[in-house]
Amino acid sequence: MSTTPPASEDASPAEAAGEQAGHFEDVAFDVFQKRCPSRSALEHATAKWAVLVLSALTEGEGGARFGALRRRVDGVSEKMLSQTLQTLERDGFVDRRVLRPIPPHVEYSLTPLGRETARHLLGLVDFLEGRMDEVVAARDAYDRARDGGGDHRGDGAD
Amino acid sequence: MSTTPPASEDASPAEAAGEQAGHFEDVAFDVFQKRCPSRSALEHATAKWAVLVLSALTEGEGGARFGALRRRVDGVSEKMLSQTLQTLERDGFVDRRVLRPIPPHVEYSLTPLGRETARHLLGLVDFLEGRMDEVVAARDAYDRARDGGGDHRGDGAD
DNA sequence: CGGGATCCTAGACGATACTG
DNA sequence: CAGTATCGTCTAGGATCCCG
Repeated sequence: MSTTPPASEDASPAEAAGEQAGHFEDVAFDVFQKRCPSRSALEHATAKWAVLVLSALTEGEGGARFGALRRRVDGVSEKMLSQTLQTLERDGFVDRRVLRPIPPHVEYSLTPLGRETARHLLGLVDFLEGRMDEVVAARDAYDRARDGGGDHRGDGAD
Repeated sequence: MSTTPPASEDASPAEAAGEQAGHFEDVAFDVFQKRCPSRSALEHATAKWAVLVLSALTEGEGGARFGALRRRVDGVSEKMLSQTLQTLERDGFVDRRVLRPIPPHVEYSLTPLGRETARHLLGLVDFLEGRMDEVVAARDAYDRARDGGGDHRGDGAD
């Protein structure tokens, strides 16, 4: 069972998935495929840890080791980091090269594609950071509107 | 119990979450908060359905109804659409206006912030779509490398 | 028609132990 | 050190019912 990392949305759209989603047989998997394969790449790149890993790899472009990445990304588990790296590598965003098999020495770096993707991502992050005041204001307004207009409880507003 | 839609990562980091994640007391929730609040906005905007909703709202900027959005986004459930719309509205990405209370007539549209965010997102999507050949090639190479080099089983690759 | 409340499953995620 | 396997937990997400 060395074949159980991530990736499950676009590999084999035949009989692999679709049962639990498509209760019928004719509308089965087209719903999840969304009709474009770029969706999966987008989701992989915008995944929770993927953004952080992409950022971390952007900072140190000399090739980072697993442990260094773990330390840099902070709260990521080995499983999630490994999974994220595999997904990103499979999509051609990161390049994994084994420097020495024993003891293990592996370095991860961004491919040109990954670097450009990271640029787009970082651009979005930067944009959002610059507009966070609007977001915070909107959130506050939304919270106040429903806390004072409808029924309110003593909870911490979540 | 009218307060149970989405949003739960950045509101009350006190006792809401952190026990199952932070096994220690000093490294508790800083791991999940990532130290920047823009993370939540980023995750909301890049969420699975959020991208599709943002795209759908970009296409028809005249204000779309719930049912129309459901039809346009395709495989989304009412719950997910409602949840996504609420999250996007709370962050100030979409504007929700009630045209008529009974029978219900609600129209959703993008705010300027939402429109710019959608632009960034669509830019990334467009970029990825243009590079999908690289992605597909990388995926194929990755798949072949592990299918022929390591141990392979008779599963559907999933 | 819009969408909230509820129930349930599948998958995401984290911690740990183990291997080479 | 790099990574996998396994297990347990939590939440995202979907189906359904029902109310305004």
